[in-house]
Amino acid sequence: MEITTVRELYRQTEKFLNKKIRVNGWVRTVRSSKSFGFIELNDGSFFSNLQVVFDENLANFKEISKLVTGSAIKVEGELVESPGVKQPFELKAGNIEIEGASTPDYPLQKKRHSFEFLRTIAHLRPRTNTFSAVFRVRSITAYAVHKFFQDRGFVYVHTPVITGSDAEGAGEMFRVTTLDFDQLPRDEAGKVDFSKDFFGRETNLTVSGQLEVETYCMAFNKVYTFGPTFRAENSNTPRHAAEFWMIEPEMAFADLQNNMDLAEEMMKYLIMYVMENAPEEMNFFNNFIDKTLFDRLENVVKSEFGRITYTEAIEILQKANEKFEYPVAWGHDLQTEHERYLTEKVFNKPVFVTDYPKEIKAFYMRLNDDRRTVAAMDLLAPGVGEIIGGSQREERLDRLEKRMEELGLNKDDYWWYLDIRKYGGTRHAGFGLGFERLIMYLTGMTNIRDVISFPRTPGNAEF
RNA sequence: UCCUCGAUAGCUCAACGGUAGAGCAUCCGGCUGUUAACCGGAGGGUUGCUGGUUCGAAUCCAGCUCGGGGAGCCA
Repeated sequence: MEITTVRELYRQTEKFLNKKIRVNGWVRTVRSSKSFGFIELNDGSFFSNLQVVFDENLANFKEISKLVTGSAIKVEGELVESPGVKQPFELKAGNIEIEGASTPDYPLQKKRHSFEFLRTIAHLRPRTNTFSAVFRVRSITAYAVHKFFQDRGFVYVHTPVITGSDAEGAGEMFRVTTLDFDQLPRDEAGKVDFSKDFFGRETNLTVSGQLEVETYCMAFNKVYTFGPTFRAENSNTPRHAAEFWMIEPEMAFADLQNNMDLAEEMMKYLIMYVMENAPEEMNFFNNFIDKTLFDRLENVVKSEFGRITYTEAIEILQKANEKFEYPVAWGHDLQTEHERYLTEKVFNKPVFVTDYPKEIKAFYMRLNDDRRTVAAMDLLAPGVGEIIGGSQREERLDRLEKRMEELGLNKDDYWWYLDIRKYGGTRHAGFGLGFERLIMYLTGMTNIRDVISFPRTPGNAEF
């Protein structure tokens, strides 16, 4: 007999009702009496459990009624309407086989656990309601990201995880090496001789695929990356991880406005896709994780994102009747408290802040006509802060070289990046979306460590 | 990295200088429709680690480790 999934039972109940079926899954809890009992079974295919009813007619009734949480079983029986109010149907077991027993020290209870504790058992937490919901939403969202871009003609580019460009400027990097630390090769000056290293040069884990993907942008016009990214920053916050996933679209013949249009369309698409394709999980988040979730997401889908320039943002903040810990002044970067005020108090929806002073942004961002600002954009979202950072890129070779000189960057290191401007360079723009921050925003989860399967943070690489 | 709060049974917490406790979980028993099942009983602890103060430390002090909240860096 074929194995039926719990998802099929819930989605196409009529097809299975009053029929004999087989289901495989894991025991979430057992409630047993003298001559009968109930098992909450989760088979991984669906958020909700299947209630299995069993009685003394089972040859192994005693054994089954003593099953502990976490055990894996195979059940054969008839799907019948349930007299209970909490489930529409249940499986009346004719036979239950123990596939893999569990033990009494199984750490997960039916009671609620703290997220802090569950992080210490990251190998078991996907068996809980919350993490089952988080990681199914994560999977569905990843698919939606691809679908969004592929449907619009974007080409998916795999940029390297190991990079030789050591100055991408997006943060501290993890070094990749095969050198023997106990016997490092040295040059005449006594410095480590990386020409003896595996790649014959210094290499690191990527902090961004942007520079590389720009080259493919000049071939395919519309491209995107979606892959792991590494930052060796000693950041200890609920929004930072040393290893995370980033989505970076890049469009040729596009300016900052096109860039924001794409970002806004994408955010709305992803929300709608997840609401439609993970309704049980999203309901759970709205009921148990963040009661304002649906209101917030609906608000995002329905409203037009705010769009203001950095200069306007400074004016708003200076006029605000709010005591800020950090002073507001043109030329200084916006502090978290400023960003929160803008997106949570002034706009109460996502807002793009554009055209920042060139001094506080990356070298590759396009200089505006005012010569003091660049065509940058940050998307600030209530609750999670900066979720997208992007810009129109400097396509004018002379301007780009001048900016690199001002910042003391070595042009030779970027020869291929500069070549792109030489050979048919066009206007182009793109952005980076932190995938985990997106998942946090979609689920209401407030710690990035709870939306990555095995989070890497300073001092933490268990599993 | 900085500021701040915390770490006690498997989990969530209490005890705040004088013999370490509860609920849940676990184990045993009971129960013919449960659903955070219910009822009765039992076991379970080098109080995060290292050192110090004290007649006596879970409690006071210092350092370290890990965690929460805030900040910086950013996505």
